[in-house]
Amino acid sequence: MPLPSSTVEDYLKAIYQAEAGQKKKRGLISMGHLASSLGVVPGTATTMVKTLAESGLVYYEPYTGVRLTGAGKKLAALVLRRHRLMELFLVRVVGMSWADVHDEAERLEHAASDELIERIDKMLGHPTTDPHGDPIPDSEGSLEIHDYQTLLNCPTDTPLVLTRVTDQDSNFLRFLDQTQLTPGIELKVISRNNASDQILLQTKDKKSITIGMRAGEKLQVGIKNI
Amino acid sequence: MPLPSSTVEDYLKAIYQAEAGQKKKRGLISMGHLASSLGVVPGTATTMVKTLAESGLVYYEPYTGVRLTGAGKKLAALVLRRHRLMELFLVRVVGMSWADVHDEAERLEHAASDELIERIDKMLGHPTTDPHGDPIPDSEGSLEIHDYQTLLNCPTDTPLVLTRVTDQDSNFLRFLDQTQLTPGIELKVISRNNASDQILLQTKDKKSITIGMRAGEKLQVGIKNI
DNA sequence: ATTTATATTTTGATTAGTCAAAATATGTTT
DNA sequence: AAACATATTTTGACTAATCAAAATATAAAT
Repeated sequence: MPLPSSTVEDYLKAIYQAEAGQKKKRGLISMGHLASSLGVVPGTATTMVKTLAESGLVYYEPYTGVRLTGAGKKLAALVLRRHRLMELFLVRVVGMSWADVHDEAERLEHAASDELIERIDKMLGHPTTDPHGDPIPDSEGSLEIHDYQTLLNCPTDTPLVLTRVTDQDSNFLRFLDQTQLTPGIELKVISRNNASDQILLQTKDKKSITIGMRAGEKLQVGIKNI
Repeated sequence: MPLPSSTVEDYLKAIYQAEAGQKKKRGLISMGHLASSLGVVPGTATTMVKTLAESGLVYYEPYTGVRLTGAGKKLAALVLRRHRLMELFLVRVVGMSWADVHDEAERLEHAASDELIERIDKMLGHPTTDPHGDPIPDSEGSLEIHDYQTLLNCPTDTPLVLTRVTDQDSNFLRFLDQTQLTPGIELKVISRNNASDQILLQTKDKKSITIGMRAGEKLQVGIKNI
């Protein structure tokens, strides 16, 4: 069992995230979806997935799609662990903006040793979420799954906490930064307007913010515990 | 001009260090030497060096050897900069042992962005040497060249400062750690004995240490400024 | 149920980097 | 200078990852 190449790690991670992003159903991930999320042509994804299947990391059904096996899921979770710990490290220790750390971590996750990752984990006090609110798998690859609502489907006029941002685009993150919509902030949804495609928010300090529906869908919230 | 691959960076770095390790002469680096320092067979080095020559990064004379051009030298120095800043960062900020950082930095140097490297540089206060005493090139790729003596050829009974350790083997470094022979320490050479292949040292706090000649050759010292 | 549209797989080529081993050049001894 | 030893280069083959485009399968629509 040779170390998985950085390409293999990327495929596993992409399948993992596609599975996680599925609306509850445990269907297979299509080659088209996988290929486009990795920026390769579909034929390339097919070929690679077949070799992953031979290594026992995925289950592959031709013309239908792909799913991680137990081994694949664990490996993918460990890659995600590296990625998310690295992101948090870059923000907390190196002082980078959360808008910029994704791409950096994308490369460093393949280069950092287990020893370095565990050291970072310890240094950060065994954190459970990264700067975007994404959960950090433990060193066994297990993960607490939270099923948050989004600003699109959560109750209105209820105290909320912004817990997770499910888009890594740095322009979007910079916008959130400027409007103080960062994980941990407390807010309420005042109203939604389908016609104008807008959500009206109010932060704890009575500041009003409006965002579009597509943006709201990317912001996950928890009902505030009193 | 595409980004140099991590392999190209490794070749340039190896040639750079072979040139630096040369006793003053500015001869060419042989394929045999280059190949063995990179852990590839000579034929591979020949092939790769020819493509580096086509990119204008090295001057290559068949059957004789290879030398960096100006462009190649600059690129190599920047790789070294990344490597050495990363090593110092891992020691100072992450708390790793100087005996372990070499291999880690060897991989991270290819993954870290310029932005990250410059941030680390700033965070560390623009340091000029890494944990082993190796000089850190500036962001233009320039480097102060110091011509230190070694414990093999320096004067005896003279106050010295250990400035540089020219071997990255982690067992050797751990040995140095245990005997407190780390860069910055003040010491004297009491005597040398060719027959027994030993150098007798004394540290500032009157502790006696003996090391072999091959080890002494890897320890560079400066005459202590009073 | 055929046709049409879309997605997937296959095929053939390409690139970077490598090795093994044969061919060739260089240098050193006598 | 001829013979030998050593180093270098060349050749042919291989692996991982990719793309373009042809072939094929599945799904949708008339």
